[in-house]
This record gives sequence, C-alpha cells and structure tokens, in this order.
Amino acid sequence: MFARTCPSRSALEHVTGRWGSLVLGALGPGPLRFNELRRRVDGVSQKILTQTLQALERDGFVERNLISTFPLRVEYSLTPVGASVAHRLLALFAHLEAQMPAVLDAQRRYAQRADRSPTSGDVSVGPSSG
Amino acid sequence: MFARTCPSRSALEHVTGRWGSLVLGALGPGPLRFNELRRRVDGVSQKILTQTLQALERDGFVERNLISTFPLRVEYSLTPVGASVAHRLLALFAHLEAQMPAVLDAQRRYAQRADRSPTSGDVSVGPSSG
DNA sequence: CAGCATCCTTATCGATACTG
DNA sequence: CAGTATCGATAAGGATGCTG
Repeated sequence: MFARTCPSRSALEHVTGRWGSLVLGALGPGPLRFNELRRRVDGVSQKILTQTLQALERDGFVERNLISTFPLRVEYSLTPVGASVAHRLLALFAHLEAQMPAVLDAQRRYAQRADRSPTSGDVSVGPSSG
Repeated sequence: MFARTCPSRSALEHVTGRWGSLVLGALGPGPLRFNELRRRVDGVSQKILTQTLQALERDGFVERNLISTFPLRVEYSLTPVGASVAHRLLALFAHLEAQMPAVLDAQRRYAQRADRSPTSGDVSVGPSSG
C-alpha cells in the first residue's frame, strides 16, 4: 500500500481523493441520482463528478443504473464492497467532525508559534461560482 | 462535512489527500524522521512531504520534534488526535487491500463492457525517478 | 436530466540550487 | 539531515456548448 507500484494505491486515491470520499459517503444512506449527488457533494462540478463516478464504478465501489425514461434518469448506488468502504469513510468523517474543536484549536496555536501572515493559511475552498 | 464552507472540509482534505493519508498511516506504528518517512511513503517528493507534514501539524494531527544535534534531526509523531485518525485510516487501508481482488476483478469486467483502449486506464504512478 | 468534448485557468508536483 | 525558494512541466478542475 505504501509502495508506488502497488495497484491498491490507485484504488486508494479514488477512495480518498478530494471527491471520491465525499461521493462514497453521500451514497452511504441510499441511491442518488446524478444531480442529487451533485447537490449533496457541494462544490463538485459536473465534469469532476462524472469522472469520479466513473473511477468508482470501474473499481466496483459504485453501480450505475440507467433508467431509460424521458427525461433520462440515472441512479447511483453502492455495491457491497463500496458500502463496506463507505461505512468506514463515514466513521472517519464523524470522528473528524467530532475532533474539529481540537483541530481548530491546534490551528490557532500553530498560527501563534510562527508569525504566519493572516492570509497565508489555507482557508480557501474556491470561489463562490459553484 | 458535505458543505464547501465547513471548516472540516479542509481537515478532511489533509487527512484523505493523496499523501496525507499515507503519512498518517506511516506514523501509526511510531515516530519517524523526515527521510525515514520519505522512504516509507514511496513516491513522495521532499517538497510535498514538507507541505503535507506542515498541514498535518497545523491541524494538530502530527507533532514535530526538533533535536538540535549535528546533523540536524527531526522526529515526527502522531498526537492523540492524530493517532485516533490514523487508526481509522489504517483500518481503511487494510480493508481496501483485502478487497483488492474484488476491485481488480471489477476493473476487468468494466473494461469489457465498454471498449476502453488498453492503455487508457489510470495505471500511471509517475516515472521511476525517485 | 445525464453526460461528452473542448478550451483555458489554476493548482499540484518535481527538479534544482541553496541555507543551517 | 532537514528545510526553503524558485522555476518549469503537467495534471486537475471549471466554463461552455452540444447530444440523446
């Protein structure tokens, strides 16, 4: 896993990538359609969501169900393997949220130890053009 | 967590980022020095490792211990919060590795459903210039 | 609604040189 | 050894227009 040549590295990158983890987490409670997913995973663009879903489908974490009505409908759901991964991701999310007070406190203490200019921290999450 | 404006998103990105997760996982068993870490997290450059460690230190997941000998020595270790996060990450890693046969199988089946050209899959992990 | 193709901007990353 | 600073290549990501 720590080796670059290990095939699990690419799967890990899909699962833990910026969007992969959020998509898997969003699908945890149940199936979602493309735009539902897009609203849930706030900030993701159509292109990136498509890419992410394809990578996750290729790895067998996500299943794509095409419903050929009009307008077109596509439902994404977790496979058993994907669900087991999502379960652990959601546990990580919850744990991380629970630790946020400690994290924010650590960030404040870190900012004081060295004189970082107030704008140099990475608080940026992109422009509001989502 | 799924909202872009939530401060936990940046922490999540550090924890689940390409290198953040591997660094936290590598520090799980015990403290490591900079270059030990660099060897363990195969493929990471000096610059990126520095960046990653600084982000993790800022969030309070990693502690940096400077030992002012000659040559200079720095030991990185997990904080209690970092350890709890790393614990869950390592569980995820192990689970992911256990699922790799299923993942590789899914990738093969996916490649057959649509005629992806054999070289278009993302197997790239960069050149061998480590 | 769901997704592809294209262009273009921006961030990521790696190689190099230098400090302590 | 550990880390900073800078530069150039590359890849990720966003905006737009088009298809079914």
